[in-house]
Amino acid sequence: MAKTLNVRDALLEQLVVVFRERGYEGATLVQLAAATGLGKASLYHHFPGGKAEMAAVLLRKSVAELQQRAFAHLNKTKRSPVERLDAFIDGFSDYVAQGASHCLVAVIAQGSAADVHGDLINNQFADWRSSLIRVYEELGEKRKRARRSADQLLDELYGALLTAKLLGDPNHFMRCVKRLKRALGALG
Amino acid sequence: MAKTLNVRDALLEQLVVVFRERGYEGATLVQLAAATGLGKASLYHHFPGGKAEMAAVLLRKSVAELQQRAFAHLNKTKRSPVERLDAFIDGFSDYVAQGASHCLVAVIAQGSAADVHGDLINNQFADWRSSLIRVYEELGEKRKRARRSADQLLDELYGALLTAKLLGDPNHFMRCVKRLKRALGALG
DNA sequence: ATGCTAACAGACCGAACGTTCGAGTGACAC
DNA sequence: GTGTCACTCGAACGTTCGGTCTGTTAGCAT
Repeated sequence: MAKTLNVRDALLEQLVVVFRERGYEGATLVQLAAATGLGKASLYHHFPGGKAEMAAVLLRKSVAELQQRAFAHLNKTKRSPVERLDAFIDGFSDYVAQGASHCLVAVIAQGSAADVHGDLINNQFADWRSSLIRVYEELGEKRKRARRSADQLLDELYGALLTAKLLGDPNHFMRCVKRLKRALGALG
Repeated sequence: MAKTLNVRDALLEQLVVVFRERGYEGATLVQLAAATGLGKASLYHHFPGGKAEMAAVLLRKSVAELQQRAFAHLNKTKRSPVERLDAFIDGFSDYVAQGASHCLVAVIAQGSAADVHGDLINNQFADWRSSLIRVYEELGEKRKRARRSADQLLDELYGALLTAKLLGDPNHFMRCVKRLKRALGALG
């Protein structure tokens, strides 16, 4: 049973690469099967719901991973607000492989699968935004100002991911991360 | 002849909506034809190259529009750097319909059509980034600092476009615009 | 009227899509 | 051995894709 779970997880790790690179519509069953080394039919044994189920499972897994690797740091009250923001930025940076890969949640949100998963994504990001706002409030910022800071941080991180592609510069995202951490240093 | 151009332009305006909403892979010929009110075959009368030609023409058109409506303001040396940045932000905001629609250039850059048009997009954005950097230098910032400011502005604008979708909040983009213009006011 | 041409539509095409099927294979139970 | 169970694959399914073919319409010159 434990082995079965590992197999499924291994498959998911291979599948997510294709979805991140090609998007939901762009990822074909042939490509997904090739990425796993299985035949198309075998993929259906593990994911009877087909492409939609793979995307749904991967979305939930990615949300959990993003929570665990990045946003969870915001709630660790034992550390200072600045330390928490710093850990969050590092965690997010790790999650997207230093800008080398995309955020699957954003990929799904931009494709037609958003019709089904939009609410989940919206609610999750509203939560995450709240966590960010709270940390900035703990830094002494008024509610309004904290909201602006949180939005700006989120916008810059996701924007850098996209702008890197527009500029064709793989290092662009990490430059943004350094810029953000630098600004953070000035605060604490 | 003039009328022919207008017809083609009218078609393009209807086609771009579909591409912006569904992405390159997500936009099907049936949807594109429906958006124009024509049959598929009639679309091929106007665009013999099919979907690829439509996207290519629209990409060039969007680049020109973005240049004209937003980035051109950066080079109007008769106005102050701050005024130019302000006009740029307003122009960009208009281009994306106050956040109601996407940037077609970014949409193309994220789909499989990027294989063909990647260089064009990369070069164009490198140019635009240079223009932004120059303005920040004219504001008295050192080269390095100016680069950071330019990158940050670009990242925030495109990030807000994406984050708005993640949050499901149509107003998110304009909040970013107001934030940026507010910060600009503090400079000049 | 007749002929010409740009513009259009609907049926149609092969290819690729996501999906299903049936027939295995090997491992473990009885 | 016999059964069964998780798992795999090649082949095919029906559908939809981007794209084409055949012909009709509308406007205009002659």
